[in-house]
Amino acid sequence: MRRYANSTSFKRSNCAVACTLDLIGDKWTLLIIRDMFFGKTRYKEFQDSEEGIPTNILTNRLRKLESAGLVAKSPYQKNPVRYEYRLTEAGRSLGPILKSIINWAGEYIPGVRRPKASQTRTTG
Amino acid sequence: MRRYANSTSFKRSNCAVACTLDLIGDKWTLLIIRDMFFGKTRYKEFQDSEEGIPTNILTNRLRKLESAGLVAKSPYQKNPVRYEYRLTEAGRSLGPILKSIINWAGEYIPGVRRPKASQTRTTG
DNA sequence: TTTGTCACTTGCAATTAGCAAGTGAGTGGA
DNA sequence: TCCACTCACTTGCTAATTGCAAGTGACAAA
Repeated sequence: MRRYANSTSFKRSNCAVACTLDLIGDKWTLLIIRDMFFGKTRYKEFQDSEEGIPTNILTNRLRKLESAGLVAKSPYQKNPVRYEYRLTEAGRSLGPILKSIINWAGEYIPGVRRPKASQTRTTG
Repeated sequence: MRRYANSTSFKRSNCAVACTLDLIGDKWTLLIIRDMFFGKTRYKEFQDSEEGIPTNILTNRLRKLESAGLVAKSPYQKNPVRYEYRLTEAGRSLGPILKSIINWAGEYIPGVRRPKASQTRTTG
């Protein structure tokens, strides 16, 4: 088992919370991860999610996630080469975070739609 | 028990994950909440945390958290009036999210310092 | 009177986000 | 062959947010 989630990004401190936020603490990243948990793998699928992520941000976040080791891409066709994006083990292990968020929202945000319990989907 | 975490903020969707991110999904908010979990209550204490939050952002986030019902402020002195900030029940119930983040980081980010298990501190 | 603390505000530059439009490789159809 | 269309991006440009430094006002202590 490789332990990572590394690199390029500057660390504000060594605190577990701060480090995690440096990786996934923004408006969009966790939504992409949510989509992956629920079976989406392709650029277009992420783009089509109802929140409407801008394409430049989607591209940027997929690369950050890849270089952090949370997501891996592999070609699903050639001519032209197209990639699908899937959670790595480190990425999948974010499941409990997602789950606790969904639970919290279900309790404290009125009228929220909770996705049907996190399913750990990895190989289509 | 009041259920809230409402208001002013625009909602991108009704998804539990998206709604929660609209509330606490940025670089700083969860660090303030972390600090509160570990006993900090005053502006200066948050400001002194090692990540070095800018003061305008701290003020802004405290207000957002207050208006979302996650934090309540009360005066701890007069002349001049100074307030302390504490988690409400809704705020305290973010504990499991914080905990799952700390656990994940402990597993997947090397060299991370995990704060000693989340203690639910409310009244000094 | 001066110095210092606390909890902010304000100003402004730098970074990031967000929208629209464009691009290039390919497919399918007339 | 030409045209339209898809997918996965890029690019350009504006708007919004961040982050740093400095300033402010109420007060206490020296």
